[in-house]
Amino acid sequence: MAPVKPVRGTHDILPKDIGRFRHVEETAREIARRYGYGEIATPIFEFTEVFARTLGDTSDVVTKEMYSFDDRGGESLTLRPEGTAGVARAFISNGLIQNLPLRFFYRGPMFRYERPQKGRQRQFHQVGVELLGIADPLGDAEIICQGADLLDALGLSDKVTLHLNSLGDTESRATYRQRLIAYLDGHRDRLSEDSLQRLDHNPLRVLDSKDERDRAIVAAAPILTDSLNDESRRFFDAVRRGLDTAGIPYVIDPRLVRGLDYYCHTAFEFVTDALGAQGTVLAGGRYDGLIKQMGGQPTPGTGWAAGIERLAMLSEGAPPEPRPIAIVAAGEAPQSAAFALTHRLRRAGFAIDIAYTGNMGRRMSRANKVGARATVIIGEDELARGAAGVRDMESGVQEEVSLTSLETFLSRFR
RNA sequence: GCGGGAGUAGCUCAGUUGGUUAGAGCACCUGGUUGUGGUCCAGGGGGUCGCGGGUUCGAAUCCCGUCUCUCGCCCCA
Repeated sequence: MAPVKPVRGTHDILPKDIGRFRHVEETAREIARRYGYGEIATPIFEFTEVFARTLGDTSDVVTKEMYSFDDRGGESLTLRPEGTAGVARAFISNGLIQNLPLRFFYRGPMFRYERPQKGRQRQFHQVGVELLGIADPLGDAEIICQGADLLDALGLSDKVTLHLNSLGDTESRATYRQRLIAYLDGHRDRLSEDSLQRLDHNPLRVLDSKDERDRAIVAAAPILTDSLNDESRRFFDAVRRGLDTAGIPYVIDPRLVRGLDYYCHTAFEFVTDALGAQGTVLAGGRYDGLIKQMGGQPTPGTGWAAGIERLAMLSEGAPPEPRPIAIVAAGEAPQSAAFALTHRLRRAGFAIDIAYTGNMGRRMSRANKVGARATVIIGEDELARGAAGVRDMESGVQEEVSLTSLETFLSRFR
């Protein structure tokens, strides 16, 4: 018999904790609304190919972190490790190319088989946006502004720094890749083992190695920016001008690269030092080649994703829930009347807490514990008079109110 | 996948060199003579001491394995 506990790297989010979680999500949704991004929900599993083909054969996500399985029909399916591939697939499947440009917002669980840590779970949740059909660099600036607005709305502006880089277009990247490999090849004997691996599979990743020895070598390595061709350079400049115009501060980080293969040009990360090793809180970039690679018409795209748990850990939390009204009955006939009244008030839109056990003291106690703003008290006496006592739980002032006018009277406690 | 730390009640923890039915505070439930909360008093429920194996007359305590959490590497949101 398996022990009764959640699978490693998964979490129950209890009612007392879910407020801040939902707050992040709803804030992101509201910002998305302002930017004209419509919400889209795609399945949490797709054919494995959707991810394998697009994220890149060498990315860690594909090679060792996917939850893949064969279904009963023998199809290889995968729990989505990120959101962009699914949105791109939906774009193609639904023939949405007719409607470009398109702005999407999404939210939901993602799955990666990783070693859990603070801010890193196997099932985690993201909000994200995708802007399809805009090749203009201002599209990149737009989504970065949106990310900055979200972080600002969550009160995180002073806890994060925006890091920005350009990976250039295909040509620029190829040029740089060659230069980098040539340079690193000359230092093979001094590179860490991890970086030797990277050198063969995904050399750009050597750039953000944290190994001391690597860092020294990387410090003197050729810089991506220097390999940008004119067009890539103009593109990058335009993105920067857009951000400058909008007053979004950033630092250029020439060593910032992306783990997934489909990125080009703009790459950015909002980073914090308040979450230990998991510093990236919202990140994204441009992926002009993705849709074509998936089999659709060539369509430019840019977007980002943010970790809800990470944002929730950083933010102060959600605005308080509205307080309920408690109903306390004394005696059997009143209990039945109280039950009916509870139903009536709930249908009228009030949040009602009712207790079924305990003496009056206990029930008042409970009303207090659930944070009731007011308590409606019904006993034999009140019932006989067709009334109830209504007690303001803050002032302690109690007055008798006729049952027929309860809704009106209670509306002041909403 | 690799390395460090931790695991006793829902929570925070105590538990003496291995020795009877494993404790505290908070939380929870009930009562304090027949209808009033945020105090107080009394009582109560709840733990296979993460799990499995070993040593021993005897293990929460020692040994091994394993799981989970946590910090870092890796990776990334």
